[in-house]
Amino acid sequence: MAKPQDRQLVEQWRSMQTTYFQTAGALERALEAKFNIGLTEFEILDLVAESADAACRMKQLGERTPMTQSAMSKVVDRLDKAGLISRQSCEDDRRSLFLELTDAGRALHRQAAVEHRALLRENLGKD
Amino acid sequence: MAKPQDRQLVEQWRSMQTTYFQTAGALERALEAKFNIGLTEFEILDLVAESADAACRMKQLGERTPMTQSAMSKVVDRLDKAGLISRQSCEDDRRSLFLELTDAGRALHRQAAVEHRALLRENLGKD
DNA sequence: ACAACTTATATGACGCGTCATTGAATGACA
DNA sequence: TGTCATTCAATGACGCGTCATATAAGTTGT
Repeated sequence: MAKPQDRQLVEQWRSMQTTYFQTAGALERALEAKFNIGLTEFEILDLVAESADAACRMKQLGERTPMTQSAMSKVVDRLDKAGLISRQSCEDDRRSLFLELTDAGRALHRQAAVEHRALLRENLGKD
Repeated sequence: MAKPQDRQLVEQWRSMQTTYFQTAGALERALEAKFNIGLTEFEILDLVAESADAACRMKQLGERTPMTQSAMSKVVDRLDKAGLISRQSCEDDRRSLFLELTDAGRALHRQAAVEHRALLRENLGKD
């Protein structure tokens, strides 16, 4: 009853879990230690940094990450309080928020991104 | 300065995050709804079920999952309270714990495993 | 213009994982 | 055998994510 296909699936899943947790853990620790931000904070910074265009962002950012709306809201809140991001209300739809990096946010992102990519290479790179 | 290799790494990482969260979420919800256990609980059941041999397990189980020792301890505690697993102290090393499924645990695992594999196939399977 | 519905974000309660620490048992070695 | 270091597991404080809900703004139909 223990189908070999099932075993293979389970192995695949476990292997994914392992590399996911290892990588996420390494990123988390490094970013925390060197830049005093968590991984999710960095990921939002990274997404905002990528969006050079002008749009009511908060919502659409949600479409580009598996994060919950609630989680996003809280992360953005922390980033705001840390002075790394600013939330500006949208003119044409006052429910929406427009996000943009502050100068501090942009500076931190630039540095942190280097570390981030390096760790990704270490952990995911085909070495 | 935005190296294409870096972009590729980032894409790879995000894609992994997405499938990881989707799959874990689906598993979590299904197991919770149908069997009233969380994903990590199932994963421990699954590992114990695989270990038909006799050994002071708690420790060695830790080597087969990215979970923290602390996390394992708490999960096992929940499983114990739920009557799905039993912790027996080891004769030859009284610091260690020997884990084994109760009948209820074995029964639940058998059913839950079917659901688990099915969802893995849905989410990871090359469809 | 008014009600009913929908959409964008925020918030509070709660559960789980992490880190640091503790307690207990074992090992090493003089 | 007595001391010191090490190992296994449990625990408390804490932070983050999730779910359900709240708040506020926009939309639709009459």
